[in-house]
Amino acid sequence: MLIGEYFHNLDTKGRVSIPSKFRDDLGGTFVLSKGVNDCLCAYSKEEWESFKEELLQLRGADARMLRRFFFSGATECEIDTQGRVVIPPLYREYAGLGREVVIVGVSNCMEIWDKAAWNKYMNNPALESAEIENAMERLGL
Amino acid sequence: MLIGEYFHNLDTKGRVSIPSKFRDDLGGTFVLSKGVNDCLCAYSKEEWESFKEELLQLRGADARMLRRFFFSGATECEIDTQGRVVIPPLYREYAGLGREVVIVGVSNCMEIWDKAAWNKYMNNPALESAEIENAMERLGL
DNA sequence: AAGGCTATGCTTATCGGTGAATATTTTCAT
DNA sequence: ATGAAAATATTCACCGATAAGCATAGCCTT
Repeated sequence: MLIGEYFHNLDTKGRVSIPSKFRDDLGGTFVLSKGVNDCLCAYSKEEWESFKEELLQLRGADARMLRRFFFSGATECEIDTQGRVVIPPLYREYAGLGREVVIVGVSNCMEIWDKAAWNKYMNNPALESAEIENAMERLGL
Repeated sequence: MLIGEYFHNLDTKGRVSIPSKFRDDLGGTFVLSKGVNDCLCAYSKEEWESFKEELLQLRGADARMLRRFFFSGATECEIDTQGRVVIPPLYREYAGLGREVVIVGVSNCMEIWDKAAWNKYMNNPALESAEIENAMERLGL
């Protein structure tokens, strides 16, 4: 299961180490796609297939838009022998990645954020501790 | 059932022994997450799985944020052959753990507190027995 | 063909995680 | 109370993950 928050650095060639705990779940090659909220989203091949199926079952104008967004915005990546992947320039740019990035596990996918963008996102008032406690109560934790 | 209060020490590598009475309930691997009052909160796999299912079924704009919050804020831990777990640096820092920690059972989860923080919390006026009595009355206990 | 660019791989240093060994304390049964 | 066994604390040595810099090979351009 992909969970946790890891702070890594891009090297000068735009490569980043994948947290070792994520490598088994992602597999040697995975699908990198543009995510919602200016982040990148990496799916194992299996997870990508099921995401794809969901997308293909949708109907209507919105569905066409989403398919264009996600299918055109995805690429296959390979983890090298040292556990790194190259983040293609287009994707670095899309997510505004600087040198410092945050890699987070969100259960079925792994997201890559620029560190500053992630911190900003997580400071959202909807994540105040009162709200969190409400959510936990609703969800039975 | 997880109940009781135990005083343990982190070793120099940031590991702590899990009270032997908790090991059966937690299982060999459990999920450690950031708790609400500067403490860490450990759930058995079963507890966490059911929480995860609830979380994945949420829909709407906040759902994505809550998933990111809860999944990124948790990590899987494994109890070693000597009954210890590593508390990752990020988590030690979050809960302000020094060498002396307190491990408390709260029925469905196990919490880890810095000893000083725990003592301070337990000296809270809201925990005077008169206040406890009032709270119980309000809740019809 | 020469120079430079890019992608990829290799090397080293550092740090944190892991496992073993041993010491100390606590618990429990006798 | 006493001894045995279990639990916890402490230390050391080793292994693996990550960061950073350098080296090499292939390719493009001129």
